[in-house]
Formats: sequence, structure tokens, C-alpha cells
Amino acid sequence: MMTPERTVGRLSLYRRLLVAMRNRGTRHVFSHELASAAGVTAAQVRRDMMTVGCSGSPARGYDVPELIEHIGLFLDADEPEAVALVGVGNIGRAMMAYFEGRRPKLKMVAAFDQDGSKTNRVVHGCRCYPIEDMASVVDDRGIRVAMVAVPAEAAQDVADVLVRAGVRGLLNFAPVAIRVPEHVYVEDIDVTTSLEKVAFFARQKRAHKVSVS
Amino acid sequence: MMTPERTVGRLSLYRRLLVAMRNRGTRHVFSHELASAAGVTAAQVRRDMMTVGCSGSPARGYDVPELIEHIGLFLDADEPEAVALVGVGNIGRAMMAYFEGRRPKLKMVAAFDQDGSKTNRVVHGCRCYPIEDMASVVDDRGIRVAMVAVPAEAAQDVADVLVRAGVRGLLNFAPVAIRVPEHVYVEDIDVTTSLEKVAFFARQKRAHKVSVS
DNA sequence: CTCACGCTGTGAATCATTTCACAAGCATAT
DNA sequence: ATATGCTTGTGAAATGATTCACAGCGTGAG
Repeated sequence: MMTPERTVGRLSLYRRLLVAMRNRGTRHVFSHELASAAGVTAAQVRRDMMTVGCSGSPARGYDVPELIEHIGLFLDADEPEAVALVGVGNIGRAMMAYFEGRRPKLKMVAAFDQDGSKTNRVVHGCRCYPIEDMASVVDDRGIRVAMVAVPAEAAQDVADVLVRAGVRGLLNFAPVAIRVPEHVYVEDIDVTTSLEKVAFFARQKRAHKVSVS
Repeated sequence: MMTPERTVGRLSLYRRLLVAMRNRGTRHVFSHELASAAGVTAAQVRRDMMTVGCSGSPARGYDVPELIEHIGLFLDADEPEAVALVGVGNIGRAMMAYFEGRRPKLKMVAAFDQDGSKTNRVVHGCRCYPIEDMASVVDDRGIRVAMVAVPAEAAQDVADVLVRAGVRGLLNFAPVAIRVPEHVYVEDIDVTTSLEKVAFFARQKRAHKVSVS
């Protein structure tokens, strides 16, 4: 029973929406309310709730704190997960700033860069090491998750070192496909592709609009 | 005949890989070579080539320059597309730096921010305006594509203004679902969700590994 | 107490996407 | 000139994800 990738993504979104609701004092939520907030269908929400194994009442819907708890049990590791960052360029620094104190279960504990002027400092609460230390630091600290924010040419080499040092999951910002062994998971964030998609469909929709009218 | 979202994303990736190949002097490419570079199957590549309507020879494979040309004809607008950026924070600035001179067909022409200290300057070749000018500048310049890199609370309001000003496609970095009219396309980049997915599957794979051995 | 309503949980159906599998084609070696 | 061993292009099958549709239930109204 392998959970679909899409489902995991939605659960992460649900959780953030639910936390926001709880902070506003909401105690219960119906599938169609959460669906509307997440931009999906009610049936989809109920299906997803099945996979985290938690149920609601026909009268009140789902209990918000309970849902948050169960999604956490499903998504999170028992211990906070240490995350490494490779590449302290524009995107790397933006990620450091973004994740600072945002998700306590995912802590950026080490950054690596080739450029000596960026290393041996602490940026956004995260120590920067020279790239040569990557394998040893990742190995020593038992880091399993890493973000790759280096130029395209360097991405494969960096990934190879990380995987050999024990990393099992990569978040890749480089605009290339990284080749990894079967037991490693890679998620790509490719902003060029994303922006080209947006531009393409923006045009399509316009065309479609015209053809309909 | 609506092109699937996934296909458009892959075409964008193929194009970059093909440009890199051409720069290395490669003239022809087989579907399995491109597939391997892109991390997909050969059949997938051939299917995708069908949608751009361009064919290869059984002996030589596909002609690289011709493929680049045809993908461009399919993906790109005739004129370079003007892109707006809303939110000149960490992520916004990283995007400005990233896109500077990268894709000539997608030009960031205007940025907007609430913070007066960031506006009325030119950063990475892109002029920053106060947020109040957003509607008029977007309307005047006929901007159809925008990137939203503001805090979650502000994202919906920003999107509403952009859509009213004529934007048809949004690239959303805020970790919320944005509600837009049917004729507007939204692509979300949610780094929190992506990182949580990576952490989740990194753990899964480990577990799976253990259960197999 | 009983009814009616609106919700949940879920098997089955639908819809979308990917992969299979193979006919047809072209260059090269014989 | 022909056989061989690759390839492409593409219907058909398989796989994967989403939505439908409805039985079952708990609550509040009468």
C-alpha cells in the first residue's frame, strides 16, 4: 500500500490550512469546507482522510485538532528531521530565510558552498561549511534529506556525493533531471518550466476564451 | 485537443536539454537518449513529440535544431511575454536574479512591493514599483503573466487585483490555494509541501528497503 | 419518540496518463 | 540487391487518480 505522491502533497496543504483554522478558533470542519479552502473536491478530501485513517462524524464533520494530530502522525518522523542545503546562492539563501522556524520538524542544520567567502559562517541559524566537508558532515549527522540549489552542471555530482553519504531524499532546484539509485526519492522544483507552463496556458486560455465567445 | 499539463512541463525540460546538446555539437538524438537525459521513458518522449507534431527518422532519430525550433513554435508566444513579480522579499529577489537573461521570451519587466524602501529602484534589470501602482502598470503594459511571492495572507488579494488588471496566468509561491476565475491558470510552487514530501518518501523508502532485505 | 436532513465512508465508474507492442522505415553490411 | 538491426509512430492495453453515487448514521426538529 504505497501512498500516492499527490495525496502526500495534499495532506501537507490540508495540515497548514487546518492549523490556520485552529488558530482562528475553528473546532470542526466539513469535507466540503476543507475542500474549498484547498481547491479540491469534497470527495477528494474524504478519500485522503481515509489514507491517514481518521474519521469524522456525519453531524459535525471532522475534529480539527484530531485531524492535525493524525496528519502529523502520518507525515512526520518521530524525531525532527535534519535537512542539508547545498548551494548558498540566491535560491539557497531564500530557502534558509523561508524555513527559519517555519516547520520545527524539518530543521536546516548545515549548508555547503564552494565559495569560500560564504563558508564558516552562520546564516539564518544554519552553519555554512566548505563543500569538501559535505560527505563527512552529512554522514556524521545522519542527514537523510537535502536540498540541491547549485548550478545545473554541478547538480549530478552533488547528488552522487549526497547519496553515497546516506541521503534518501532530494529536493532539486537545478533545471536538470538527477539520476539516483532506486531507493532515493527526488522531487524537482523547476521554476523555469513552471513559468513556461504558466505562460503557455495563459495564452491557451485566452485562445479558448475567444473561440467560445 | 487540450494539451496535458504534464506534457507541457516535459517539453520545456526537453528543450533545455536539447539546447545543451546542440551547444555540445550534437546534431541528432534518439528518443531513448532524450528520455534518459530527461528521466522518462522513450515511449513518453515519442508521444510528446507527436503533440508538437514533429517527426524523426528511424535511422538518425530526431534532428536537434529542428526539434528545438518546433518546441519553441509550440510553447512560446510570437512576441516575448512580459512578466510581473509581486513581492520583492527573499524569494522574489532570488527569482529576479534567476531569470535575469535566462529565457529571452519571458522578460520580468516590473516588480511590486509594499515596502517603500524596496520600490522606485531597479533591481536585476527590473523596475520596482509601489504596490498601489500594480493595477495600472499591469494594465498599461498588457502584462498577462505574474509571479506571486508575497506572504500567504496577502496572496488572494494580490491575485484578485492582478486578475482584474488582465493577468491570465499566475505562478504562486504562497503556501495557500488561490481562488481565480475559470479563465485564469495557476501553477503553485510550494516549497514547504515539497520538502515535506521529500522527507516523507525518504522515510518510506528506508522502511521499504528494510522490509525487502 | 420518530422523522428528515446532511454528512461521512467507500465500492464502482470514469477519466487521464503512461506503457506496451508491433507494423513500417531507413541505413548499413554482406 | 537483399537481409539485418536498429529506429519511429501509434492503436490498444494497462495503470493510476479522481469523481460519482449511495448506503448508513447521528443530530436536531417536531
